[in-house]
Amino acid sequence: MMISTKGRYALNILLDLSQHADEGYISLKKISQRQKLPIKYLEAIVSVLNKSGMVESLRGKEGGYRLTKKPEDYTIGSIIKLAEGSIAPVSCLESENCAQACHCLTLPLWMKLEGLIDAYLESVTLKDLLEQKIS
Amino acid sequence: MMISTKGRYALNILLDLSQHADEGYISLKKISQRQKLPIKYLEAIVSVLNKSGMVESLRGKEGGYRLTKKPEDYTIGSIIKLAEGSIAPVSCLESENCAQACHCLTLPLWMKLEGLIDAYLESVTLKDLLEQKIS
DNA sequence: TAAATTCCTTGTGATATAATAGGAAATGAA
DNA sequence: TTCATTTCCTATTATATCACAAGGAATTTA
Repeated sequence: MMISTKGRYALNILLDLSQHADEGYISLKKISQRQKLPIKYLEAIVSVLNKSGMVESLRGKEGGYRLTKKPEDYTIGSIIKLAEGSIAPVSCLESENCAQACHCLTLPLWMKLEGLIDAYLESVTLKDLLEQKIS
Repeated sequence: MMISTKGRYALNILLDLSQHADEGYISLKKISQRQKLPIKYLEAIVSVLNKSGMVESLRGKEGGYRLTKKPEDYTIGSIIKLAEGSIAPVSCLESENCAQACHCLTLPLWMKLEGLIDAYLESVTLKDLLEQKIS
Protein backbone atom coordinates (compact mmCIF):
# COMPACT_ATOMS: atom_id res chain seq x y z
CA MET A 1 0.00 0.00 0.00
CA MET A 2 1.47 3.25 -1.09
CA ILE A 3 -1.20 5.53 0.35
CA SER A 4 -2.28 4.82 3.93
CA THR A 5 -4.96 6.41 6.09
CA LYS A 6 -2.61 9.33 6.76
CA GLY A 7 -2.81 10.50 3.18
CA ARG A 8 -6.46 9.59 2.75
CA TYR A 9 -7.56 11.31 5.96
CA ALA A 10 -5.50 14.39 5.07
CA LEU A 11 -7.42 14.53 1.83
CA ASN A 12 -10.71 14.06 3.69
CA ILE A 13 -9.87 16.92 6.05
CA LEU A 14 -9.01 19.31 3.21
CA LEU A 15 -12.10 18.30 1.22
CA ASP A 16 -14.27 18.92 4.28
CA LEU A 17 -12.65 22.32 4.84
CA SER A 18 -13.25 23.14 1.15
CA GLN A 19 -16.92 22.26 1.40
CA HIS A 20 -17.35 24.47 4.47
CA ALA A 21 -14.95 27.26 3.55
CA ASP A 22 -17.64 29.91 4.09
CA GLU A 23 -18.23 28.94 7.74
CA GLY A 24 -14.99 30.37 9.18
CA TYR A 25 -12.85 28.12 11.32
CA ILE A 26 -13.99 24.49 11.37
CA SER A 27 -13.22 22.35 14.42
CA LEU A 28 -11.82 18.84 14.21
CA LYS A 29 -14.84 17.73 16.22
CA LYS A 30 -17.14 18.63 13.34
CA ILE A 31 -14.86 17.09 10.73
CA SER A 32 -14.53 13.98 12.86
CA GLN A 33 -18.32 13.64 13.07
CA ARG A 34 -19.02 14.37 9.43
CA GLN A 35 -16.25 12.16 8.04
CA LYS A 36 -16.69 9.52 10.77
CA LEU A 37 -12.96 9.47 11.57
CA PRO A 38 -11.23 9.34 15.00
CA ILE A 39 -10.55 12.87 16.25
CA LYS A 40 -7.29 12.06 18.04
CA TYR A 41 -5.83 10.62 14.85
CA LEU A 42 -7.01 13.61 12.85
CA GLU A 43 -5.18 15.87 15.32
CA ALA A 44 -1.86 14.28 14.42
CA ILE A 45 -2.56 14.53 10.69
CA VAL A 46 -3.82 18.11 10.67
CA SER A 47 -0.76 19.14 12.67
CA VAL A 48 1.43 18.38 9.66
CA LEU A 49 -0.91 20.26 7.33
CA ASN A 50 -0.81 23.23 9.71
CA LYS A 51 2.96 23.35 10.08
CA SER A 52 3.41 23.29 6.33
CA GLY A 53 0.99 26.16 5.85
CA MET A 54 -1.70 24.21 4.00
CA VAL A 55 -4.23 25.21 6.66
CA GLU A 56 -4.25 27.84 9.39
CA SER A 57 -5.59 27.35 12.88
CA LEU A 58 -7.29 29.27 15.65
CA ARG A 59 -7.23 27.97 19.21
CA GLY A 60 -9.94 28.26 21.82
CA LYS A 61 -13.71 28.40 21.62
CA GLU A 62 -15.04 28.87 18.08
CA GLY A 63 -11.55 27.87 16.92
CA GLY A 64 -10.59 25.32 14.33
CA TYR A 65 -8.95 25.20 10.92
CA ARG A 66 -9.42 26.76 7.52
CA LEU A 67 -7.73 26.63 4.13
CA THR A 68 -5.01 29.14 3.27
CA LYS A 69 -5.55 28.81 -0.48
CA LYS A 70 -8.31 28.13 -2.97
CA PRO A 71 -9.20 24.45 -3.60
CA GLU A 72 -7.80 24.65 -7.14
CA ASP A 73 -4.40 25.56 -5.69
CA TYR A 74 -3.96 22.27 -3.79
CA THR A 75 -2.69 19.39 -5.89
CA ILE A 76 -3.45 15.89 -4.63
CA GLY A 77 0.22 15.07 -5.09
CA SER A 78 1.36 17.81 -2.73
CA ILE A 79 -1.14 16.67 -0.08
CA ILE A 80 -0.24 12.98 -0.29
CA LYS A 81 3.49 13.64 -0.36
CA LEU A 82 3.20 15.84 2.70
CA ALA A 83 1.03 13.47 4.73
CA GLU A 84 2.78 10.26 3.70
CA GLY A 85 6.31 11.66 3.44
CA SER A 86 6.71 10.25 -0.08
CA ILE A 87 4.86 8.67 -2.97
CA ALA A 88 7.74 6.34 -3.92
CA PRO A 89 6.27 2.94 -4.92
CA VAL A 90 9.46 1.12 -3.82
CA SER A 91 11.81 1.84 -0.91
CA CYS A 92 14.92 1.93 -3.11
CA LEU A 93 13.71 5.26 -4.49
CA GLU A 94 13.80 6.87 -1.05
CA SER A 95 16.61 8.48 0.90
CA GLU A 96 18.97 5.55 1.41
CA ASN A 97 20.75 4.93 -1.89
CA CYS A 98 20.85 1.30 -2.94
CA ALA A 99 24.35 -0.19 -3.20
CA GLN A 100 23.58 -1.96 -6.47
CA ALA A 101 21.81 1.07 -7.95
CA CYS A 102 24.41 1.64 -10.68
CA HIS A 103 23.99 -1.82 -12.20
CA CYS A 104 20.35 -2.53 -11.33
CA LEU A 105 18.08 -3.63 -14.17
CA THR A 106 14.93 -2.53 -12.39
CA LEU A 107 15.82 0.97 -11.21
CA PRO A 108 14.71 2.69 -14.46
CA LEU A 109 11.37 0.89 -14.16
CA TRP A 110 10.74 2.18 -10.63
CA MET A 111 11.81 5.69 -11.57
CA LYS A 112 9.46 5.78 -14.52
CA LEU A 113 6.63 4.36 -12.41
CA GLU A 114 7.13 7.00 -9.74
CA GLY A 115 7.22 9.70 -12.41
CA LEU A 116 3.92 8.45 -13.81
CA ILE A 117 2.23 8.43 -10.41
CA ASP A 118 3.62 11.84 -9.53
CA ALA A 119 2.52 13.40 -12.81
CA TYR A 120 -1.02 12.14 -12.40
CA LEU A 121 -1.45 13.16 -8.77
CA GLU A 122 0.04 16.59 -9.49
CA SER A 123 -2.45 17.06 -12.32
CA VAL A 124 -5.49 16.75 -10.06
CA THR A 125 -6.59 19.40 -7.53
CA LEU A 126 -9.03 19.51 -4.64
CA LYS A 127 -11.40 21.45 -6.90
CA ASP A 128 -11.40 18.59 -9.44
CA LEU A 129 -12.43 16.16 -6.71
CA LEU A 130 -15.15 18.47 -5.40
CA GLU A 131 -16.56 18.78 -8.92
CA GLN A 132 -16.16 15.07 -9.58
CA LYS A 133 -14.03 15.78 -12.63
CA ILE A 134 -12.14 12.49 -12.68
CA SER A 135 -12.13 10.74 -16.08
CA MET B 1 5.12 1.37 -0.09
CA MET B 2 3.20 -0.45 -2.74
CA ILE B 3 5.95 -2.80 -3.84
CA SER B 4 7.92 -4.52 -1.06
CA THR B 5 10.91 -6.86 -1.19
CA LYS B 6 8.56 -9.71 -2.10
CA GLY B 7 7.79 -8.21 -5.47
CA ARG B 8 11.30 -6.87 -6.03
CA TYR B 9 12.99 -10.16 -5.13
CA ALA B 10 10.53 -12.09 -7.31
CA LEU B 11 11.59 -9.85 -10.18
CA ASN B 12 15.26 -10.37 -9.30
CA ILE B 13 14.80 -14.15 -9.33
CA LEU B 14 13.09 -14.15 -12.72
CA LEU B 15 15.67 -11.77 -14.21
CA ASP B 16 18.47 -14.01 -12.96
CA LEU B 17 16.77 -17.07 -14.42
CA SER B 18 16.37 -15.20 -17.72
CA GLN B 19 20.06 -14.32 -17.84
CA HIS B 20 21.06 -17.95 -17.22
CA ALA B 21 18.28 -19.66 -19.15
CA ASP B 22 20.79 -21.72 -21.16
CA GLU B 23 22.33 -23.33 -18.07
CA GLY B 24 19.47 -25.70 -17.23
CA TYR B 25 18.11 -25.62 -13.70
CA ILE B 26 19.50 -22.83 -11.54
CA SER B 27 19.69 -23.36 -7.76
CA LEU B 28 18.56 -20.74 -5.25
CA LYS B 29 22.04 -20.92 -3.80
CA LYS B 30 23.49 -19.43 -6.98
CA ILE B 31 20.76 -16.81 -7.27
CA SER B 32 21.19 -15.95 -3.61
CA GLN B 33 24.95 -15.42 -4.13
CA ARG B 34 24.65 -13.49 -7.37
CA GLN B 35 21.83 -11.23 -6.22
CA LYS B 36 23.10 -11.04 -2.62
CA LEU B 37 19.72 -11.92 -1.16
CA PRO B 38 18.88 -14.25 1.77
CA ILE B 39 18.29 -17.77 0.44
CA LYS B 40 15.66 -18.74 2.99
CA TYR B 41 13.59 -15.70 2.08
CA LEU B 42 13.97 -16.45 -1.62
CA GLU B 43 12.62 -19.95 -0.95
CA ALA B 44 9.31 -18.53 0.24
CA ILE B 45 9.07 -16.19 -2.73
CA VAL B 46 9.99 -18.71 -5.43
CA SER B 47 7.44 -21.11 -3.96
CA VAL B 48 4.64 -18.79 -5.08
CA LEU B 49 6.18 -18.41 -8.53
CA ASN B 50 6.46 -22.18 -8.78
CA LYS B 51 2.89 -22.94 -7.70
CA SER B 52 1.52 -20.44 -10.22
CA GLY B 53 3.53 -22.03 -13.03
CA MET B 54 5.83 -19.08 -13.70
CA VAL B 55 8.83 -21.32 -13.08
CA GLU B 56 9.33 -25.07 -12.88
CA SER B 57 11.52 -26.86 -10.37
CA LEU B 58 13.73 -29.95 -10.06
CA ARG B 59 14.68 -31.31 -6.66
CA GLY B 60 17.93 -32.89 -5.63
CA LYS B 61 21.49 -32.48 -6.77
CA GLU B 62 21.84 -30.37 -9.93
CA GLY B 63 18.30 -29.25 -9.27
CA GLY B 64 16.89 -25.75 -9.18
CA TYR B 65 14.46 -23.61 -11.14
CA ARG B 66 13.95 -22.47 -14.71
CA LEU B 67 11.49 -20.31 -16.63
CA THR B 68 8.46 -21.93 -18.26
CA LYS B 69 8.07 -19.17 -20.84
CA LYS B 70 10.18 -16.74 -22.82
CA PRO B 71 11.18 -13.48 -21.03
CA GLU B 72 8.96 -11.46 -23.36
CA ASP B 73 5.95 -13.44 -22.14
CA TYR B 74 6.25 -12.27 -18.52
CA THR B 75 4.74 -8.85 -17.79
CA ILE B 76 6.09 -7.01 -14.77
CA GLY B 77 2.48 -6.46 -13.69
CA SER B 78 1.74 -10.18 -13.56
CA ILE B 79 4.88 -10.82 -11.49
CA ILE B 80 4.28 -8.02 -8.99
CA LYS B 81 0.59 -8.84 -8.60
CA LEU B 82 1.43 -12.48 -7.95
CA ALA B 83 4.20 -11.82 -5.43
CA GLU B 84 2.52 -8.92 -3.63
CA GLY B 85 -1.08 -10.11 -3.93
CA SER B 86 -2.21 -6.77 -5.38
CA ILE B 87 -0.98 -3.49 -6.83
CA ALA B 88 -3.78 -1.40 -5.32
CA PRO B 89 -2.31 1.93 -4.14
CA VAL B 90 -4.97 2.28 -1.41
CA SER B 91 -6.63 -0.36 0.76
CA CYS B 92 -10.17 0.73 -0.12
CA LEU B 93 -9.62 -0.74 -3.60
CA GLU B 94 -9.04 -4.21 -2.19
CA SER B 95 -11.47 -6.96 -1.16
CA GLU B 96 -13.37 -5.25 1.65
CA ASN B 97 -15.78 -2.78 0.09
CA CYS B 98 -15.80 0.61 1.79
CA ALA B 99 -19.11 1.58 3.40
CA GLN B 100 -18.98 5.13 2.08
CA ALA B 101 -17.88 4.02 -1.38
CA CYS B 102 -21.06 5.20 -3.08
CA HIS B 103 -20.68 8.82 -1.96
CA CYS B 104 -16.89 9.07 -1.75
CA LEU B 105 -15.26 11.96 -3.58
CA THR B 106 -11.90 10.22 -3.80
CA LEU B 107 -12.81 6.75 -5.05
CA PRO B 108 -12.68 7.71 -8.78
CA LEU B 109 -9.19 9.14 -8.17
CA TRP B 110 -7.89 5.89 -6.66
CA MET B 111 -9.48 3.81 -9.38
CA LYS B 112 -7.89 5.88 -12.12
CA LEU B 113 -4.52 5.79 -10.34
CA GLU B 114 -4.62 2.02 -10.04
CA GLY B 115 -5.58 1.74 -13.71
CA LEU B 116 -2.62 3.89 -14.67
CA ILE B 117 -0.16 1.82 -12.63
CA ASP B 118 -1.59 -1.43 -13.91
CA ALA B 119 -1.47 -0.34 -17.54
CA TYR B 120 2.17 0.67 -17.26
CA LEU B 121 3.37 -2.44 -15.43
CA GLU B 122 1.46 -4.66 -17.86
CA SER B 123 3.15 -2.91 -20.77
CA VAL B 124 6.67 -3.87 -19.69
CA THR B 125 8.11 -7.41 -19.88
CA LEU B 126 11.18 -9.15 -18.48
CA LYS B 127 12.75 -8.85 -21.92
CA ASP B 128 12.36 -5.07 -21.84
CA LEU B 129 14.23 -4.94 -18.54
CA LEU B 130 16.98 -7.24 -19.77
CA GLU B 131 17.48 -5.02 -22.81
CA GLN B 132 17.23 -1.84 -20.73
CA LYS B 133 14.36 -0.60 -22.86
CA ILE B 134 12.81 1.69 -20.28
CA SER B 135 12.04 5.23 -21.44
C1' DT C 1 -14.58 32.34 34.74
C1' DA C 2 -15.94 28.46 32.09
C1' DA C 3 -16.29 25.93 28.04
C1' DA C 4 -14.25 24.72 23.93
C1' DT C 5 -10.59 24.10 21.18
C1' DT C 6 -5.73 23.50 19.44
C1' DC C 7 -1.24 21.79 20.66
C1' DC C 8 2.19 18.55 22.56
C1' DT C 9 4.24 14.27 24.29
C1' DT C 10 3.79 9.64 25.12
C1' DG C 11 1.96 4.97 24.96
C1' DT C 12 -0.20 0.81 22.78
C1' DG C 13 -2.24 -3.06 20.29
C1' DA C 14 -2.52 -5.01 15.86
C1' DT C 15 -0.62 -6.09 11.61
C1' DA C 16 2.88 -6.49 8.06
C1' DT C 17 7.60 -6.98 6.73
C1' DA C 18 11.62 -9.41 6.38
C1' DA C 19 13.47 -12.69 7.45
C1' DT C 20 15.40 -17.37 10.31
C1' DA C 21 15.21 -22.37 11.97
C1' DG C 22 14.85 -27.01 11.41
C1' DG C 23 14.04 -30.72 9.07
C1' DA C 24 11.57 -34.01 5.47
C1' DA C 25 11.60 -35.53 0.72
C1' DA C 26 13.68 -36.06 -3.69
C1' DT C 27 17.43 -36.46 -7.05
C1' DG C 28 21.80 -37.13 -9.48
C1' DA C 29 26.59 -38.42 -9.04
C1' DA C 30 30.25 -41.14 -6.98
C1' DT D 1 23.94 -47.82 -2.48
C1' DT D 2 25.23 -43.96 -0.36
C1' DC D 3 25.84 -39.18 0.02
C1' DA D 4 25.84 -34.47 -1.01
C1' DT D 5 22.76 -31.32 -2.78
C1' DT D 6 18.63 -29.23 -3.48
C1' DT D 7 13.64 -28.32 -3.18
C1' DC D 8 9.74 -28.29 -0.11
C1' DC D 9 7.16 -27.53 4.18
C1' DT D 10 5.89 -25.83 8.72
C1' DA D 11 6.93 -23.06 12.22
C1' DT D 12 9.11 -18.97 14.85
C1' DT D 13 11.09 -14.32 15.49
C1' DA D 14 12.57 -9.56 15.26
C1' DT D 15 11.55 -5.15 13.73
C1' DA D 16 8.90 -1.56 11.96
C1' DT D 17 4.79 0.67 10.66
C1' DC D 18 -0.11 1.63 11.17
C1' DA D 19 -3.80 3.34 13.45
C1' DC D 20 -5.02 4.97 16.88
C1' DA D 21 -5.77 6.47 22.45
C1' DA D 22 -4.49 9.11 26.88
C1' DG D 23 -3.59 12.96 29.34
C1' DG D 24 -2.89 17.35 29.90
C1' DA D 25 -1.02 22.27 28.83
C1' DA D 26 -2.00 26.52 26.37
C1' DT D 27 -5.18 29.52 24.18
C1' DT D 28 -9.40 31.94 23.01
C1' DT D 29 -14.21 33.49 23.01
C1' DA D 30 -18.71 33.93 25.23
